[in-house]
Amino acid sequence: MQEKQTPAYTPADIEAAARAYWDDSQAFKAVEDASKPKYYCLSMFPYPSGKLHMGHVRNYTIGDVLTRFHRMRGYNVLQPMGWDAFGLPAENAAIKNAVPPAKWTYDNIAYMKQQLQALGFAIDWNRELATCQPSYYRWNQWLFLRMLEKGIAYKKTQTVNWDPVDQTVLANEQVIDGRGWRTGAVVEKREIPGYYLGITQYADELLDDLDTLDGWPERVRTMQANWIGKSTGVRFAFGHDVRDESGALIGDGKLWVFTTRADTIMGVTFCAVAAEHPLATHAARNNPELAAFIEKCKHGSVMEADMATMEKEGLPTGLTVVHPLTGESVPLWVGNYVLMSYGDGAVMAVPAHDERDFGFAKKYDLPIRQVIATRHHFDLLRDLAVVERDHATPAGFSFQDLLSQHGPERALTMIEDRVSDDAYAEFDYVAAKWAEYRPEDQLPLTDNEATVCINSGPYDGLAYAAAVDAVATDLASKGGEKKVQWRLRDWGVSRQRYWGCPIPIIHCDHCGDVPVPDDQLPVVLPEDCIPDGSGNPLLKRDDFINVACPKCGAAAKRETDTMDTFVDSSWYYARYCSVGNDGAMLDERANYWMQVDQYIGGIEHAILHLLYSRFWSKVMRDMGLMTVKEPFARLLTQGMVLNHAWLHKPEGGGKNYYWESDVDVQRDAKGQITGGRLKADGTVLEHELTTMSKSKNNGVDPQALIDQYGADTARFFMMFASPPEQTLEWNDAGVEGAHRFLKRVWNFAQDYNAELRARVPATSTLGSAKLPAALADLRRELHLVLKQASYDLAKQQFNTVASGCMKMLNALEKAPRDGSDAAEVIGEGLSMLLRVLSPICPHITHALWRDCGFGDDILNSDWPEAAESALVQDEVELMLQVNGKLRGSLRVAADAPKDAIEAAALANEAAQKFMEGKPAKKVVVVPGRLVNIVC
RNA sequence: GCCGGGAUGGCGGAAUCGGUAGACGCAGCGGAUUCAAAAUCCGCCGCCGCAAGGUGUGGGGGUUCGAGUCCCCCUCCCGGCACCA
Repeated sequence: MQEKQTPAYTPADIEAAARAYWDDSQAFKAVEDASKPKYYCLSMFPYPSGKLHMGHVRNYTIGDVLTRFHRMRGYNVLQPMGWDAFGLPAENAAIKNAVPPAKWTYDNIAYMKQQLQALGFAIDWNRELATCQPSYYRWNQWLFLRMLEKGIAYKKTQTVNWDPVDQTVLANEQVIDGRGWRTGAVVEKREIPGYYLGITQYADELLDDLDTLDGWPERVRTMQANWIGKSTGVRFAFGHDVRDESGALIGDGKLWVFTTRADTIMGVTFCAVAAEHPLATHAARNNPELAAFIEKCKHGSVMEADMATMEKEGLPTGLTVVHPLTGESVPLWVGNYVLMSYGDGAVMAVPAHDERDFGFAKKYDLPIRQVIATRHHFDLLRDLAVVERDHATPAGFSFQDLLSQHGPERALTMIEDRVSDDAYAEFDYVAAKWAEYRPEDQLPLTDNEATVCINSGPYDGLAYAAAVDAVATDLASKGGEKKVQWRLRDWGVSRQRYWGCPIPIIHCDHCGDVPVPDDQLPVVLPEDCIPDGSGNPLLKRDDFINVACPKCGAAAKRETDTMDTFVDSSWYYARYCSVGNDGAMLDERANYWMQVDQYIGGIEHAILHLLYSRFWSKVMRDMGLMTVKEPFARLLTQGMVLNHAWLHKPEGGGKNYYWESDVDVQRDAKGQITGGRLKADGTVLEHELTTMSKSKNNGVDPQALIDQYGADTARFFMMFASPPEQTLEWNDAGVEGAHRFLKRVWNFAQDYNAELRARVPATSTLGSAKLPAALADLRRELHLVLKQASYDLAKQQFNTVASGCMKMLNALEKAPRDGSDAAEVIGEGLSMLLRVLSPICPHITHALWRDCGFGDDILNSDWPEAAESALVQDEVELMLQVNGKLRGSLRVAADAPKDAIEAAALANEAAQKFMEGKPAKKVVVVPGRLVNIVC
């Protein structure tokens, strides 16, 4: 035998060679081909923050595994990649380092691209795009103008966070505890004009089409449906006669409100308006306290989470309004929790049945009136009322009625109870706590379907839907009407920022807001600005701002606001298909590739990005740019990769994050983190477990892993660590194990190549000849694992595919090696292992596939199929339970009838021992699984 | 606060339909090899118990012959909340 040195596993060389081969052969170039089924696999493109982190590795490995798997199954695959390149971090970096956002962004892209390439993803780089390229964003502008023409885009005022010191608009992220991140100044709300996209015009379709997205996780569809929030309610007005200085009725004497709980209208004990409401402004004229309160409401956060958690405060206006059904006088308050931008900026308050109103009423000692009860509660109250009435009637006729209706026992009890006041006390709810606003052990009063009105005059006894209808009917004569209300709001896209896509509008003193003509697109963003934190640097760029009006030619000014970066990411998936077309946003190629067959990205995008993309798709369809109505057929929401983050909020405002390497971490006896201090000066830091991100200084760069172990190890480890949808706390313990496994695969394959390969018969005999038992068992195990792995891959559970590969190798290493049968079974097993492993670890499997003579290119091999003939077995083992506890096992023929199994079970020694002589009451036989004797 | 999700050994996780809890790894322990170490290989490994056995899937209750899995209540953690992306 020839002396032969087994080649060592050297990932750096092996991986570079594999990538060179793919590059040379243009292996991942995607070409439209109508003869094959297509598979468009897309991972959410990254923001070029500087370096990849483990969340990226997870995301893109998942996409790559699916892409390669489908390619092996005969699909024409497309996996593109690009850059979500506009955004705030580039401006923050500019403020810190005085580097233009453009340069910073392009440098980051170059570095991260090289990292992605080192990971060996099967990406068609010919289709690469970056949203900050004029060739891309010109189509943002173009479609925006089309939307403007159709009335989908429009202008109105928006509320923003205003930093009074820097004189600039702040992103929510830049507001920390109500103060500006750089100045520490208390942030104000400010109303400024901005452009909106009418996503609410598509609300019905966005909601209805969720039902067609059966390839989406249920939780994402639920979140979107809740976000869209369709509810039917009633809009109506309270009357008033408040007049302004000129004597005119404010708002025509009507205070409009909207409610989804019109059934509680008789429970209204006050109304509340937003600080900006005209009635509030009017009331504050001669009321300094109220004026001060209104001023205070204008400060603070615009964020919903803050609005919901802040202390609910209010002041009476001294005004009253008139209840439209009872004519009662209702006090009018100003509340900091009422938003001018929702509905009409006013609410009716029913403290008994709305938790927020309840809290407000308790705080300010306002009356609470219960008007909803469970049906049971209502019936008892009605009975008591009948008894009371009849008791007071000398004729007393209807005790008989009670008898016939309720039987003697109940009728008597009702009479007796009536005598004692306790009978009513049972139904009085406790007004101390919201949670006690319902009788014990009964349905919550917030369950619409199970409750009825009480104390509500004509509506008593009506259930939710009937009561709402009746109230709406009664309000109709006063202008009230049933109305569908959406939680979804139109999408404000104007950003007072530099590093984004310019909004293509020119402001002319004579012609107003003039759209930039199509032939002047794109409006190119100058790339040499350096933001300094004091507002949009475009405002200082005369060369950008000053322009002739396209209509009248007079001197005019360009809009300096840029678009929300969610615009950029709302259609990139379609542009990949039509990349390079400078004459149109999309072309026919988009209709070939769309929909995206599999979209992969973080769960944090479950609502906004995905909803905006769905909306934009529908607009593109309506504009005739694309035929599909939903962009993403299947969605895999990757769980977040979490890591520890350490932060400190200095006195002057802001938030500083520190790398964990700079922190003394304190832990308790169990190793749980209890706190940490900055090594440098002992500053006490806050700890959070959160997603990896550059801004939090907690990203783990995969580069060290790649350098030390190779890309295949990094990929394998990431897939093996947990199922894709699960949140994953980062921990690199176990990387060694992944690398060890790949080394074993390498050595085993080289060993096979050297010793066994020559003995494999030219023509396969497997499947015909009967194998010796040991080999048949081995082959059965291999095929069983393969079957499981294919099943797991189909359900996108990659961690068990990885462990399946390990099981195959374990089995192969223990296999007998004598004779041609063994060589053949091992060869078949190895070829299955390499192919199953190849989507996860493409480099090592590429090399071994060729080395072992299985073929030229594993990319072009077929996905292996488990042979049913290898799986059959004559006998099966059943577990044997007595009273549900495992007491032994039973070997029976695979096709044994139930009664034979039952008899064998009862005769079993272990079973008899634990039955302790008692007769079997019941025997449960689950074929192929178990026997349970109940005695 | 609201919406969505999660919790299984020391750690990551497995368990397809309600049917042997802990597959596959990591860490640890014992052994082989080695002058020694690394690497590699073999074995053990939830907890209590000498054992028989008992017990165990965040906590409490329920349904079932049988519950990690289904139902109700609670705790903690994570994601989103419209200008981070």
